[in-house]
Amino acid sequence: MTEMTRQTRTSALKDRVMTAALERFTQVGIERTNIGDILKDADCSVGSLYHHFGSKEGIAEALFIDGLRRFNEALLGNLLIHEEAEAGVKAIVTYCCNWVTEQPQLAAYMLSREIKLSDEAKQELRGLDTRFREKLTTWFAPHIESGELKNLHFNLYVPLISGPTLEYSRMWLSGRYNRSPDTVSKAMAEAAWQSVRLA
Amino acid sequence: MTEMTRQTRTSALKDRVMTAALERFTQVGIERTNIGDILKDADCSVGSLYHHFGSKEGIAEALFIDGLRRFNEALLGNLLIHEEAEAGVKAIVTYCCNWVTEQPQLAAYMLSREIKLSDEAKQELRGLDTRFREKLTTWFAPHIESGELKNLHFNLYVPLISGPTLEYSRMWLSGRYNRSPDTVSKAMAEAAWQSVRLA
DNA sequence: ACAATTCTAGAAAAATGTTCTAATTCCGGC
DNA sequence: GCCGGAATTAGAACATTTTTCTAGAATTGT
Repeated sequence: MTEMTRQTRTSALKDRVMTAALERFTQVGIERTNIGDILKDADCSVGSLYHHFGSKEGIAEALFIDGLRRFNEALLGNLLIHEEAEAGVKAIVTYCCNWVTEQPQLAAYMLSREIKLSDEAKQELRGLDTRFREKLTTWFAPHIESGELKNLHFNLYVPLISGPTLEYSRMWLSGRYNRSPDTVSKAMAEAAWQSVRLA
Repeated sequence: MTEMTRQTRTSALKDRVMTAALERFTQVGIERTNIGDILKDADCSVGSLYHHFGSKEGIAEALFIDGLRRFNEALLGNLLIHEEAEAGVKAIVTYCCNWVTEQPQLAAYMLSREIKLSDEAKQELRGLDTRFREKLTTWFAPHIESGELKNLHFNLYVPLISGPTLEYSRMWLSGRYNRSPDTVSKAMAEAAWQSVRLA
């Protein structure tokens, strides 16, 4: 018989809850999914759920923070291997396109700004974001100094590079566009590069 | 004494409800605002509210559709006066920046994809969108043919032009960026132009 | 082996959204 | 003017849903 430590069982339970919640959240939105359905899907008791997540929004937060951490890490992984400005910028766009296409459910959840975060969650996000931006800055700075990239206020680079892709992705995820983001990643990458390079 | 037709009073009531709802929705999100608070703020009875809006989501829908209609109209107004490709593209970006800056509350609401639409609302939106796209197409087509703009799949133009601005706006609205969109509209407009022009 | 802690369980309570019935106001046709 | 019907208002009653709470079981460290 399969032995399981409590740790393992608990962790599996939390996973089941998060998976079930993501499914429902993306299907009908956070507001319209009710705890009862999540409990049923995840085979979990009310007590356990509230013990681990505190509230329905607690699940939403956990999903979001988890997703963002993974996204940031993978994005950096794809960016930092490149030396050249053009290759790096294009790698960001390409990664975004693939990420959305490969896990549309998670992407739909992350890109819907439906999540109202608690103050603690905000703080945790703030931390994630700060470290993420530091790493980005380290990569960008030399290319700006060398004159390959326009010298803009730093807050502009991320929207300029990822904005079009994310906007396109929202449309695709909502069913309004047919071609998946990865099929247009080439054009997106080229456009992003044109928008930030020093002509 | 101030005479008021019923029509006027009713319309004023609906306005009060929508204003109160927008305030609360942007403050704490749709899920966390409760009908009771809206009723109190708008000095409205349960019966009236449900008579006019059907449900809490009905208010959310009305706000969204209303906002989108206005946005589309004003955007077209700003675009269609331009003949030149460059001027038109930049006008779109500039308008977006101003719109967000001038009505941050409405913008925050519209840009949060928190709204789950009913099927009827979806259909109405679909209609709005179709007409909007037709007008856009009419403006864009000649510039694509003439070779001023890249020849891309049509669904790419809107994300490319407005994506960075909207992404930047979300950040500003959530308090993460300090400079308002209208202060960066010049750079945004230039970048958008670079991303869609035929080099 | 014995606390102390973490976790599970589900009934009960609290909060919230929606329906329903009744009463009121207004409008158009007679 | 007056009547019948439609639109609107009102809030109590109802239904649904989230959250709290108490009790007990499993696990861990000492």
